Amino acid sequence: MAKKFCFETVATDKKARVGKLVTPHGEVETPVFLPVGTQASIKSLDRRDLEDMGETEPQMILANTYHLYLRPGADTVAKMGGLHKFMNWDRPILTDSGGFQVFSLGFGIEHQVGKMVDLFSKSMVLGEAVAVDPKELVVRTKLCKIEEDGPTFQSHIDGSVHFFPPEISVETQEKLGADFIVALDECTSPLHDYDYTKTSMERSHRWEVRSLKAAKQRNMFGVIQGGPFEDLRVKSAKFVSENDFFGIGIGGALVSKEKMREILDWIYPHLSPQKPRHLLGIGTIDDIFTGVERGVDIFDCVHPTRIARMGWLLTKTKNFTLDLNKVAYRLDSGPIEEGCGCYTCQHYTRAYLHHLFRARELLAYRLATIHNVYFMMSLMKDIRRAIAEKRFAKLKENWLKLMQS
RNA sequence: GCCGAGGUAGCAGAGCGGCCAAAUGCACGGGACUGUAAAUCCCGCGCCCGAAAGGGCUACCCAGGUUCGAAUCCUGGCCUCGGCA
Repeated sequence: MAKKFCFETVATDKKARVGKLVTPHGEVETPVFLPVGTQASIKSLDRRDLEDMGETEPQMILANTYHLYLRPGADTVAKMGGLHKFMNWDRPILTDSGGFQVFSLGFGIEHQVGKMVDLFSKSMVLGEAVAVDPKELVVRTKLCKIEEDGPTFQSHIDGSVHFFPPEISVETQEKLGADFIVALDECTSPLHDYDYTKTSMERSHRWEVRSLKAAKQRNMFGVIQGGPFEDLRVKSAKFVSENDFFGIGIGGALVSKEKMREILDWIYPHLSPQKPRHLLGIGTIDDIFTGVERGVDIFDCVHPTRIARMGWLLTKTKNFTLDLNKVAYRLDSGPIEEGCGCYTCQHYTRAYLHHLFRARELLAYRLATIHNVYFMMSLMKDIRRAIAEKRFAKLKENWLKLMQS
């Protein structure tokens, strides 16, 4: 019997590589982008919407352990035959560990930041007191506290308290039955200083070792932390490469596009080439090029699906977006993007979507999400082909030119 | 014709002597969004100056009046809506 899980590199173009990821639910060609289906659903889309994309159909998706643990509960999903059956999706799934929620429901809430911060709009100095414009802050309560044994969450749904150590994260993920699971870590904030980031990284490593010990199968991704600090990132990269993880997750605070590039360069020499690399939670189109160029194989991000629901459609124009809420599209009879093969572009006009968004019709979210997912999938396809044909640099250059046009 | 209710920002609708350039919602304009507390959130929304703090001007149907002070009280007018003829 063939190995249940394996990864091999098929083609390379400098550091960029095309790979094949084998799972019990079929093969995945990398570099791949995983649409995010946090609560076992890519918001507003149904399997049919994805299948209609044909060759551009998503190959693998991401779901979230913490959210599904809270609702409907891992046992419920298990009784319903596991995540694949439950959500009627028979291609590979990766479940995130809940590590991002340690951050987003904790420090992230308190300081209103994400993995990246805009250093120009928020006045702050890394590692020093946070001085964000008070007007930008909405006082919200922290929903996670961290101790050595593990994080304790207060449910954002009903306020109930949950101790969520690595062992529970792994057990939950195994009950859900995803193809790939992720070790529990703490995603650090761009605002954390060296000392905190170091302490946190070391604790994450201990949590990850515990995750590994608790796991029954060899399909786990470890996660590199270390924030924007070179020595920490290198140490963490070695830790994940050397331990018995199937794949390498690159997580934590990436701070900015420039810093992310540096971080990827620092860790590259320490990444085991046999393991697939997942740049967690990234990203935007330009960030994907940055990642692929530095050897990243897997991406996931809420960006395309989230902005779709805000009326932002991905296009090959300035900043890659079209804000369909603007009056300018009221009488625009063209498709979202000329030449796009997605269902939305084949059947509807910009004017219609503009109307749906203004009227907050539910169909708006679905049609926009279909387009954005299709757009990302076809971008990844182009990237794979370009690497195989050793013209990745040229493809990247052309795309980035579009962004600035 | 008589009786009753009412006329407030683009709309709906609070306010009923000073804290009112006027609640709230919608609409409108702008901004944000990177391992989803997100079909969300933030800001603006009479005019002018200011980066802001703030300042100035004109305002709650129209015309008068009372008062230190009126969207708010009084008188007259115009107009709407309900009931009765």
